[in-house]
Amino acid sequence: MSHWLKMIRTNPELVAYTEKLFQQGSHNIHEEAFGAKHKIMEQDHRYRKVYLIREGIAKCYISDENGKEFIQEFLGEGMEFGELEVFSNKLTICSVESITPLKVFSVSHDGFHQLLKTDPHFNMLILKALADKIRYKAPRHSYQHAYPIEDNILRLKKLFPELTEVIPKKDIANYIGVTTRSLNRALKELKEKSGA
Amino acid sequence: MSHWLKMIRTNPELVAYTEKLFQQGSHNIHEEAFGAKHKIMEQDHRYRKVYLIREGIAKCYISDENGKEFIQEFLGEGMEFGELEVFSNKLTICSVESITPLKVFSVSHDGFHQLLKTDPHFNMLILKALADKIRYKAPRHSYQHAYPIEDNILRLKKLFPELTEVIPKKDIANYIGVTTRSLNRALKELKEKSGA
DNA sequence: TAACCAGTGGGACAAATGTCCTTTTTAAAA
DNA sequence: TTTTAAAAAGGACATTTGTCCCACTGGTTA
Repeated sequence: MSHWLKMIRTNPELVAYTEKLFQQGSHNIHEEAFGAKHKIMEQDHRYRKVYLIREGIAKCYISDENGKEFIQEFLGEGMEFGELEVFSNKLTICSVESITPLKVFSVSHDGFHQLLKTDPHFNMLILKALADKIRYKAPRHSYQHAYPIEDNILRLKKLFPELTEVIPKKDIANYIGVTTRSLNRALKELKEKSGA
Repeated sequence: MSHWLKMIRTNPELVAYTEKLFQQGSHNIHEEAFGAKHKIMEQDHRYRKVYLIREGIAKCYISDENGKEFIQEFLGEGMEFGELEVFSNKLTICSVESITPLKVFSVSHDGFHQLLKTDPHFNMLILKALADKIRYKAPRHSYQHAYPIEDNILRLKKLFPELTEVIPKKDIANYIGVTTRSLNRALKELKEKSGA
């Protein structure tokens, strides 16, 4: 009933297996690194690579015409991005930006197709990863709509107390889908309640 | 910039190919039918089948403790449901209920695995279908948050004018993520604006 | 026909959230 | 240390949305 709330998503199995392929010398897989706050992908652009996070945290978000950001996911170890465009050959829908410094694997679209076709285990891991992304998103938005901000924060803090030390307030607000002002208000009220 | 707004989702390629497999006598694939307003899957239960819609419309939704429904997708021809649990072997997160009478294909989990392993084209279609579900959901929720109800309705009506004749108001409201009252209010204001 | 129910539409008020702007705090740079 | 910029916190007010009602309609059933 609450596992989905895990805020920074991971996929240990996928990163472990990719690591193994890499160590075996698969020339489809390359290493890259980015500093903090680096914009790796930009919404509505075309890319020909799939990334997989080995270390660090990134945010995946959509921004509208007014510059408002809405965060889709916080990506941790083992999470991939840029993979959706392998199948549809369309433009990216999300921007991805590193929060902490990042170490990633990168695989070209062709290399990714190659792996999917020739490696059944890899194929299954990707299917599972996609399915998990869907499963994860479903309850999140419905919950955020159905409950007031306070409840949302409470749950987040319970599962991830170090939250505010790693992720800036603005990003948390954009994740919940409210303004910073509203987030602060809710936090203050929570403090007063627990203090009294 | 607006294709995603298509409210009732379809996947012609997938249904065509499945139809073909069925006609060729694949014993993994079976036919089933349901009347309108029939609850086919219920949240938090376990199922061992994947369904694919040949004809009709269904809604896929999550409901919370208070009975509030939040609609994830309206499923049309070619959309599958119950497929996420093939990979994770967990309980269903969504309930699925037919809106109109439904004709579907059903495939057991084992049969589905079979097809994924032995039929590369089927495998690719499923990968694509999963990727599309993710792509579709991302902008939808961010949009609904960022813009007032009115704007959301306007877009829906523009893309799908016959909307209110096929889908009950309550479902539309649950899809947008607001109460029926708010939906009505917005509709009224729109009417007044266009009238003046 | 009468009774009933689900779906629809809306009034009045309460609560939640956003907007705008200012102050405080923190952390980095000079 | 001082200076500066960015992040965080919050006051005051406007707007949006929700809650709780009640009224109206059409179709079904006793």
